Amino acid sequence: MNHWLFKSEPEEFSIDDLKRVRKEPWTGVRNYQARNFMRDQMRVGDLGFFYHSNCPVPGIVGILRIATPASADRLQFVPDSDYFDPTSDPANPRWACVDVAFERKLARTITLDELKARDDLGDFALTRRGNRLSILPVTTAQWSTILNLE
DNA sequence: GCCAACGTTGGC
DNA sequence: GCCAACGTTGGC
Repeated sequence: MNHWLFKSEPEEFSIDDLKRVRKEPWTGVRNYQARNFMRDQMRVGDLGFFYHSNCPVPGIVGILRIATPASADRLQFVPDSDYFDPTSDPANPRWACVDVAFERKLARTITLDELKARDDLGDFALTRRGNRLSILPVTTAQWSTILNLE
């Protein structure tokens, strides 16, 4: 099984939002590397951390599960959407997304500060300098180390 | 193919 | 709100 980390701004879509709707297409990814993770590497049943970014206390707040294989992100064809891409061809859509399902909230937020302070996570994509990816891979070792902090 | 300009991300 | 870092765009 592969593990992932999904960033979301809680003012846009929080772990509580996912808990309420149970399942949600992860639309709006407009970065090729992040898209490729969803399209090429994610498998139904993979687990991911739900990370709150751009907020007072950035950190990991919950766990989600990949619920569907990637399919076309419908928002790329919605002219009124912030994520509209007029250059995407409906016959060959550029952007894809998986559906994610709520798994559980963590008992507490594992903060970015805490993660940065650790020296046992190895090369962790989240704390790499200048990292801006909204979806990133987490190794099995990192996954269990982080979960043990809960 | 280079690279400057620009837009976005996201911590602070 | 600032700004460092980085991806993308487009002129050449």
